[in-house]
Amino acid sequence: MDKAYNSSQEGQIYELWLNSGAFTPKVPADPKKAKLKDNPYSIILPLPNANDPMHMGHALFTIQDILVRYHRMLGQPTLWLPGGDHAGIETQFVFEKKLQKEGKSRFDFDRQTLYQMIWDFVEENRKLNQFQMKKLGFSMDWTRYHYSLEPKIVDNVLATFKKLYNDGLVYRDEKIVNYCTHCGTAFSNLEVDYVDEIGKLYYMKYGPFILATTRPETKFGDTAVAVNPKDKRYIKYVGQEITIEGLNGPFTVKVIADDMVDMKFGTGVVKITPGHDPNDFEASIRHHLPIKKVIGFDGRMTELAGKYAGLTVNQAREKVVADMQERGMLVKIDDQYQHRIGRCYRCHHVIEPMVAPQWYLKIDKLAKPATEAAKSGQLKFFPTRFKKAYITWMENIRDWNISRQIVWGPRIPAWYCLDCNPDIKLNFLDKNKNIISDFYKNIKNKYSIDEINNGLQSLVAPTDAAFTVEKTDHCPKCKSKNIIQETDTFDTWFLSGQWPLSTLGFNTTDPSKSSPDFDYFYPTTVMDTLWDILFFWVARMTMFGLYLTGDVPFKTVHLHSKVTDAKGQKMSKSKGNVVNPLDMTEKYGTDALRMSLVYGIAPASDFVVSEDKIRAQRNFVNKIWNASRFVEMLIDRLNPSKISLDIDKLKLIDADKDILNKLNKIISSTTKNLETYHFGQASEDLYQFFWKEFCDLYIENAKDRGEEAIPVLLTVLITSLKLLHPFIPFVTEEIYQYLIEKYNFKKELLISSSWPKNEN
RNA sequence: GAGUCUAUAGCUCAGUUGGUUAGAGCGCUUCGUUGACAUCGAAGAGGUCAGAGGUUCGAGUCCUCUUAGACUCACCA
Repeated sequence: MDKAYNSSQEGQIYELWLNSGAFTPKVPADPKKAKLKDNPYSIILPLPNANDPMHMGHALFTIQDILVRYHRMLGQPTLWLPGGDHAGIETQFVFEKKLQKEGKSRFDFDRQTLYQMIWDFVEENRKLNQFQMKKLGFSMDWTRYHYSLEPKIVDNVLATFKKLYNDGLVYRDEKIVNYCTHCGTAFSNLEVDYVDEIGKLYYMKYGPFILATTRPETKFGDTAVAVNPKDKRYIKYVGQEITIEGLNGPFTVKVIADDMVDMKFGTGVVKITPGHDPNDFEASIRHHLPIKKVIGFDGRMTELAGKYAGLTVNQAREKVVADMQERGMLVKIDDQYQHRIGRCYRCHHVIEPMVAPQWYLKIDKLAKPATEAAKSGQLKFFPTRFKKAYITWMENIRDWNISRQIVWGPRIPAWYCLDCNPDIKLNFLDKNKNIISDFYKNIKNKYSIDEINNGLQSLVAPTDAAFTVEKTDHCPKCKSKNIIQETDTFDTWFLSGQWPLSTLGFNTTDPSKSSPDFDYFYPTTVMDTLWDILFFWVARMTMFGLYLTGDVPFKTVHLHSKVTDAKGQKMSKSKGNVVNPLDMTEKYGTDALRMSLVYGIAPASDFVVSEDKIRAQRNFVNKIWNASRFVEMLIDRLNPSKISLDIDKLKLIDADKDILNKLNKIISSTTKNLETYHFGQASEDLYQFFWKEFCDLYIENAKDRGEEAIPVLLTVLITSLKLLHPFIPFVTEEIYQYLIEKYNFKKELLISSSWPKNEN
């Protein structure tokens, strides 16, 4: 054996495992029946973005590898199913940044071309991600790898949409949504980051009132002004139409009374802009107010803003304020006003509340069973505190906007007849690559359907537009062949929410035709993921799982901790504080990195990755190597006639009994800790046992003994290797193979060996 | 506004159901080792376990309050 452990052999060991078939469980002929007897263990990997290079968060998949390796050693048929996500908006965002560097934008391309470009971009990076997961030693079944845009996966997702539609759970509506004018798409509530910012609160004259607003530029969209019904100051105005002096000339609004108004805030008067404020939108429904859109999807003021049309929101605000000041309409400005601004979680531009037609999923029927599953314990949480968060969220859930106005992702399978829906607005590049943006009725005689389809960027269909969810080449009603597919794509989570089903081969259209994998492994055993996608993903998977199969997609949700940098900040590419795990494996070996990610970590608490810690674990890995080397040297020196693992209990001295006793204890505690997800404790105990008890005490003592010590030495060593294998698979396997070879033991891989049992 | 979490050695953190002198890594001090160990070993300094009160034979561990910080959710102009 070499003087020190050399981690450069890891690749070969991985090949050894891979070629042995240990990663690929076999599914028996009668999976449903065999399942009860076999007790299969399965984990679906939280699919990383296919184009995303590895970061420490991915390295935490180590937790899953520990679980999987442990259960495999217990003899359970074990599946860890890997995958890659096309990651809708995330990927398109990254790609658009790349385009920007080249001086281009998404508007230079039709959607098919853009889609193909992004596809190629992702393909380049997808292999890298897989390579990196192999580097970290993850014992995933690569034969079952899935990519979220595989035709089979997508088809099933579309089938789910159809089923939801047929069950009456899909509808289109024009409500106020969180719209990012920079990304050009609407988002769900979860995708908006609210940031405390210091802004300005403008007090302006407004008919007989003075009112405070942060958004003077939206006054062109005002359709009412509201006061509190209990406010004696203003009660006399309620119900009146009042005339407001406007920058584009006078206009009238209605005075309404509504509890939403806080008498103590500002002057107790609020202007109501239903088109650009969620509260005002709600109020407009209560009071039947008209909606005026003064900001367009491009982030610029519309014609309704009169002379301000065409300005960006910020430009318009500046100009409006200046003009009002000039005309004495501004009373005062509070420039230290602290409020919360919604920002796009991707690009961090300000989110504009906008009224836009979107596709929605009625969520009540899906959420109810998903809530019940958590309450009844059918779905378990670890740590348990997340159960409460999950239930609270589920009980307050709202209908889900599943449409996104981006190209990167499966298009919603709905087809419109243009001749039946002449008010559909089309945005496309004509054959000369000029952008055309107009209603179909205005251009129907100028462009062929082929030209429109070929250059298509997006369409906006009124909410009452007729559509069909079956693909067709002619309209069933008017027989027109001018058919166009919805350009909205699905929210990424709509697809990944079905991931456990799709990857295991569940067939939505005909569940009886689902694959044997599904019958054998569903519901999966554990879903281990970062807690910050509990709502985004875990909740959605649970809803889809129960809706489609009647069963939860996983029995236990294990939420793990977040890796932070030295300042306690979450590592992210945008912050530039990412520590590359692959650099660490190069420097210290994969085992050292893996061990440092779980050693002494409390369940689901944040922790800091430091190089010191990784170095310390590298020393531990090396200690194991050298202890093994020393055991070998001791045995060589004694030159015994026969090497055996059989312990003769009659010949044991106190030191032997002591170490065997402690070995039994560590077997029990490690097993228990792994069963209860106490990886930190398990790894720490093993570290202490091996270093202190075995190396410092027992081996030191064995230096002066004869060959009768050999069986105990080897037994404790090999058992330790087994216990440590889930945590540090490479060094343990390498030593194990060396020992087998040298002492002619039965040939087997440690990965496939059996988990130690307490002998007492 | 509602909820959750954290507060333990100089630093980063363990301490699962309350039970003997509170632990690890790194750092620090002294000594010893260069034929297992990128060193390793032995010994050691260092903590009123945020503060106050309570339950208990016994609390870092359970309860209440206080203080400080982090996060999640929520429609405040």
